[in-house]
Amino acid sequence: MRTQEVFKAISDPTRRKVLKLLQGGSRSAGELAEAFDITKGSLSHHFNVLKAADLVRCERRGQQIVYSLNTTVFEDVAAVLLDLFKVDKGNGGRS
Amino acid sequence: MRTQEVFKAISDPTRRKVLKLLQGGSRSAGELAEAFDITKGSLSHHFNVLKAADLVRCERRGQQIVYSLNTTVFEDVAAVLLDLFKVDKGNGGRS
DNA sequence: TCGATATTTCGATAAACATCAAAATAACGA
DNA sequence: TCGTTATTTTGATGTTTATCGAAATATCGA
Repeated sequence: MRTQEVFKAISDPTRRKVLKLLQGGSRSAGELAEAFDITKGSLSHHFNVLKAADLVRCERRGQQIVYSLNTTVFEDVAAVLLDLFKVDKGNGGRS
Repeated sequence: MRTQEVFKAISDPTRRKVLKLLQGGSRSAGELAEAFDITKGSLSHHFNVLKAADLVRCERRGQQIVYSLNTTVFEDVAAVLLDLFKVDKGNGGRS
């Protein structure tokens, strides 16, 4: 997994909102854009970030491009977090 | 929870490494610094980011400042992620 | 093929960020 | 109080990021 890309992607509120919207099912770029006050160009940039993190997939449907959630990354993110917060017992821990 | 701060903090490899080191127990700023090739000033900046995200706590012990993991944020992060990836069924989902 | 629609890419700009070196702060021990 | 050690803060610099408007690309329907 692209750990850095994934967390950076998730850290942005706009992109989290995109993910939330996609929870309700696939949406075209235009449909998604209605929910935001930024230009479609800016939003397209966010789509690219989400794609680079493999958090969303996209497919062309006629004139539109339809985005959908890629839920398979979830397990990977969860694993990283678990590893990041589990407290190690029994080795060189000092305090 | 400071969602944005937390994910931004976690997205940086240096800061993830700090968290990993703190899994083994509390460490002073100097001890932590040994594990990195950047200046202590830069590292101090990273500590500030981690503190702002409430991912670590620090306490002065004599001349040293000792950092430790704040594991309580873990639940909050997990909740956000769960919410972000759970697929909603039964409403206006189209595709 | 042409015009309309949907989306992305490009070029520019301003804000945020990581980094360094150096100065400032804090605590200790003689 | 002075010098030393530990750490943070400051000021400067280069890089990345979010954003816009405009141009480019792709598809459709007539």
